[in-house]
Amino acid sequence: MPRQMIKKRANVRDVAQAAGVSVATVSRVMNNTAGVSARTLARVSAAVEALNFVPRPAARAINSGRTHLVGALVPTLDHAIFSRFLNALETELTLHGLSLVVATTDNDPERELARAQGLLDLGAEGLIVSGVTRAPGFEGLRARHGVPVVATSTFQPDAEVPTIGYDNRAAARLALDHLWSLGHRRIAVLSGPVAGNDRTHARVSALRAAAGEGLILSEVSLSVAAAAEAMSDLWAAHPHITALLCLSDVLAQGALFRCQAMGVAVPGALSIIGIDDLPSSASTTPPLTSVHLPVGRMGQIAGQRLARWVEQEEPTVPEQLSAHLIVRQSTGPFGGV
Amino acid sequence: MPRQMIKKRANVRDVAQAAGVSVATVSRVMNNTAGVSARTLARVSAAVEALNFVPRPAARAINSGRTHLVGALVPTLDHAIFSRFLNALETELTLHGLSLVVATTDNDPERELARAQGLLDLGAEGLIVSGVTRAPGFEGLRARHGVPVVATSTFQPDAEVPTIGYDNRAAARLALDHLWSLGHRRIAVLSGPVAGNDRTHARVSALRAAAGEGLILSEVSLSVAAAAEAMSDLWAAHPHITALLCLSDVLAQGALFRCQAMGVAVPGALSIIGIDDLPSSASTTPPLTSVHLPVGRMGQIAGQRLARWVEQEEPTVPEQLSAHLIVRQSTGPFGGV
DNA sequence: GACCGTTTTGTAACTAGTTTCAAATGTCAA
DNA sequence: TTGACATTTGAAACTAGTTACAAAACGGTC
Repeated sequence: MPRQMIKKRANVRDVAQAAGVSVATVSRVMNNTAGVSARTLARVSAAVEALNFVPRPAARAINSGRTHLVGALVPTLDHAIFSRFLNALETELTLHGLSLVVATTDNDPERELARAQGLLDLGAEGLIVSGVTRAPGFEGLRARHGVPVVATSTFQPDAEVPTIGYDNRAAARLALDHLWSLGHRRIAVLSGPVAGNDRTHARVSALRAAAGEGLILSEVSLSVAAAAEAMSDLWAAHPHITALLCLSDVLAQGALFRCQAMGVAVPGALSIIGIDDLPSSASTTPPLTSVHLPVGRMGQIAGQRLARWVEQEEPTVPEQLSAHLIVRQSTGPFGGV
Repeated sequence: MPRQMIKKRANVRDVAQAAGVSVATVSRVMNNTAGVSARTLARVSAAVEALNFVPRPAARAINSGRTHLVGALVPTLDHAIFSRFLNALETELTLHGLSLVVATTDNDPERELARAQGLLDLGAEGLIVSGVTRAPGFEGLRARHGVPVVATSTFQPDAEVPTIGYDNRAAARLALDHLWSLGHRRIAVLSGPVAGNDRTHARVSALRAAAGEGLILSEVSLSVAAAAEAMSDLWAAHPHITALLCLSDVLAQGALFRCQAMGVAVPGALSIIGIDDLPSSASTTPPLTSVHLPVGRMGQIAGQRLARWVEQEEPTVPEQLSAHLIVRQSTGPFGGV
């Protein structure tokens, strides 16, 4: 059995030998460097073809020191808000010749740390994380590898890493102020899990600070079904509320669906407002009033900035994206129209 | 300025020199190979710490020949069905020590080919694709790199690559048969874009084959808003229809929302059925009847199989996952209850 | 044909790890 | 104290590319 059959894969030296040239010439051809004669080019190309030669990226990376990989650590992929963000991020990174490796953290800082370790061991040249709460040891890991990290979904200029996002406290306040301006005073709040999620925590604490202890706060898992159940419980326990503020559109939709089922008029008997502004929120009946979070733009900017940081080695600065209120028909004045 | 300040990063030889040992010993310590004395281990560890040494993954990959990367080519991340799939896939791959690189194709085979090229240039050890329609040149690229490819979202045992998924024709038939069994005969179909998407095409052609030319078919972009608009047009143009079959739950939700807004009773005046069974479909009012597609399980199995293929080099076989009907309240007998 | 400059090409030294095999060292019993 | 054996360690070869520099080869003039 000839050696070619035993040998797994051809390398530059095999090709060089087959083409009767030096390895340097093969390398030149593979990188289409100028200064290779047409004759040699043809001969090398033929050998490449014949031996089915494909350069190993690892061997290239060892010289260039580049892997062209960046890692994104997100709580989950199974939520419209993160998939929209990642879609924009991936599109932007591709423009800069970078590829996206995703890892999910389930909002667990320890798991995030482990996955970050994995991404760096794999050669990620930069990381994108959600929020600013890290497990102890994260910064040490980051420093050891000397990679840039950009945090998203929040804007905190004083944070250890540059943040690109919106002010979650302000977003929650926008929603609350809207309800207040309509005359609502007995407001319930529906929140996703706060544990391990500083964005949700910021929203809740902003509301606490503004509305005081009278706040009716209900924490449920981040799903339409859980929100629907919570809506039933809430309506039974607090029949006097006139508005519901949901910290995520997923929750707002769940609450709205249940109101439809229970025959609770929205916004006649209950105004509902969400945060996120998912695409589907514009089409529900009634369409949901929501605080728009520019996650697509956030993904784009984060990708752009991280790419520049990785490429030019110039650190980026925090950037605030503004959340804004989108008034639709799920909220109305206190007392009904 | 001492050399350490100029030199970017320490390597094994630097560490070996600092610890007064050979590079082989440093390598042993880094891979915690047995047979290193406690004294040497301590000295090397100290040097690693002092020089802030982190082994370059590329240099390791060059020896092992492994990158531990697999690529997934999906139409978009911005759709609940793909994010659920990828979430499960990522979780499963992590269990096998593999990382997931994602690339989006926008249902464009040429773009898919380009992105596949990028993933392989980057060192992906395997690919996961959606459907079985490839650009010409894909198989050549695959063969040149000699990587395993698994196709998902469809089951076609005769396809060039092993498929792990469900029968899209059968899924569409399940929905149609359900409507038929309820007595519906004047049925409209709402479909997402067919171009470049063989799964949607399979569903449409199954319905065409079963229902003949009388089929009222409307093709819209895959969004809740587009489906809502289409619902209005459809109701105006074909007031005699008694059921609407949507090829995706996203579309079914859009149609349902518009029916609520128009005061069309569901299922009293119009039965609506979807395909996908998104989590939120169980909570709408009324809850949506849908054909459940096991995309989470699909991601898990695809990850498992691809991991085994990459690791043990034993090809995998196609696997059919069954789609099944979930009857909820959005469909009812012809003529109303 | 010698000279000069440009274009090609090759040699060998890099990049940064792992691994093999032989040598050195250590431990214990006779 | 020596031999037998196990445990550690190191030199050098290996993985697979890129690249600096030197050397040919080539083209055109004098």
